[in-house]
Amino acid sequence: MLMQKSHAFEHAETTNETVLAGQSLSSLFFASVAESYPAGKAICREGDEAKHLFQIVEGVVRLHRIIGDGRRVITAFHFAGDLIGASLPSDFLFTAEAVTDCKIRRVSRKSFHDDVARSDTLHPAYISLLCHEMTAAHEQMVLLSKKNAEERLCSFILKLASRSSPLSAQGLLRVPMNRQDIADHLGLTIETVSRTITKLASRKIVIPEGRHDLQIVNLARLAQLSGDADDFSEKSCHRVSLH
Amino acid sequence: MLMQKSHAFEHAETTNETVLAGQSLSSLFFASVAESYPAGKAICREGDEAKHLFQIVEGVVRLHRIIGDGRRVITAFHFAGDLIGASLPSDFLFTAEAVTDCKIRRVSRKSFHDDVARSDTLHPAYISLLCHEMTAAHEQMVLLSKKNAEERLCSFILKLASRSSPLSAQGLLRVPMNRQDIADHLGLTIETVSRTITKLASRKIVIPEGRHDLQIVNLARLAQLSGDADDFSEKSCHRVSLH
DNA sequence: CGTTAACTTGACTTCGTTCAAGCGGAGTGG
DNA sequence: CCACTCCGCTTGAACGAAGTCAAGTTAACG
Repeated sequence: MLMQKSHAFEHAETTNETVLAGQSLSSLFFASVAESYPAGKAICREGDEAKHLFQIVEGVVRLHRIIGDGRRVITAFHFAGDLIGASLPSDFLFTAEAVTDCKIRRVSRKSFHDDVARSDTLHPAYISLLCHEMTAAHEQMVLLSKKNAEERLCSFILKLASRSSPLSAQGLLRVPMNRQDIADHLGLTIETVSRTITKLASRKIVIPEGRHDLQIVNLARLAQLSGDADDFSEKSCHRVSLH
Repeated sequence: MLMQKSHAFEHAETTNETVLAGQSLSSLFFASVAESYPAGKAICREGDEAKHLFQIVEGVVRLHRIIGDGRRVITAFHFAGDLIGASLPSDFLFTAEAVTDCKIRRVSRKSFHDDVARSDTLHPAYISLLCHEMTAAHEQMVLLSKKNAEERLCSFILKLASRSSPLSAQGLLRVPMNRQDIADHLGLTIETVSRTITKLASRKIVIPEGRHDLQIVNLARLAQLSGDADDFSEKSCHRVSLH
């Protein structure tokens, strides 16, 4: 029941550096036994003392914060191979919950840091991991700050696709989280997420297959619409340098 | 002209840990000579190879990214004592520009990391710094994701106030950046920033004195309006735990 | 004291939210 | 196997907060 095949590092494209970082750091988790979390179960809670770090062996996890009244912000989703809690000084800044059924390994924060400090390979791997998380946070700020609903959705779908295994067969993308999770991650409402997907579908850019799968028809168009201007084709180059 | 009084660590309230972190890491910059940057000048540019880390001796710096067409996101402001570029793997993820005239020290990335790795006190300080940056990034995501214009402005003013020296005399807060900078940091337009400040002024919560100073009249109210629910007074506690 | 850039204010538009109703598929029980 | 129910999602219509466009106003600087 636990330990299974451990297909922990099959995410497709991130930087070499990052993949290496993940791999070497995971060695610290091999000794631990993977625990099962059913979908919806909390792994750790915002404000709890961060005694442990977690590694996802299997499944998808969401990290969220809740402010004031019920407003929820999902700061990140994490997938098989990812560590949770690496960038925490003392307390958890977020609640982590299983989106799907998960298998998760756990090590104590202290032993993790001791091991990292002791090793010449683990240490840069750890730094690299933190920097990568920082990069993701910046991307998310840009998304939340300047992108409209369509750009947000396209960015999200692209990021999901880039993490998934080779887009299983002919471009069918698994979307493990529900609409509310997506909305809370993109700073939108569930209705806007739904409408935007419908709009993308009507334009034959993606085709929804049930609630949790997307046929990606036009990846290039998706990239254009994400607002990241990876190509400088269209009206992309009007930056007015004021100094 | 360089080196002056070096009032580098006068920010008021962050965690002890963080202040210590800043202090010990700054020892690495003492050997360098402080260079002057006039307001508006770029310190480093997004995409450049990150050969150096910077420490602000004096002045205020903005970090920004530009996406697609001219849309600019200011991911953070930094003040005297802060390091710039600590959370970067290889390339700069942002452009850093002087908001006010600045004095800045610079060390090579390599020597910085060598020194940090070599020292038992510097290393945790560095980790702590990264974690603190991550926390700030999370806060910003929450702000951009769920707060309205008024909450954003109040949060911003509060954060500024908490960084400033003891709120110079009777609550007069220096706001070094212009309206456009504030707008680009809060994910608003310049007009909305202006209107919102006017509204806060009409309610006697702050009183603007010129373009770059704010008399803070009602700090408590400001905190309430920031939407962070530090107090659980009003309608704050309706979180529906679904599991 | 005059010029100019930065800021404020007003009128109108827009995109996303809100509120409300309808749809559909997975699970349950007859 | 079908009918029923429930929940997650979609769709529609009305609303509203912030954006846009266009004047004014202010204050910073020479």
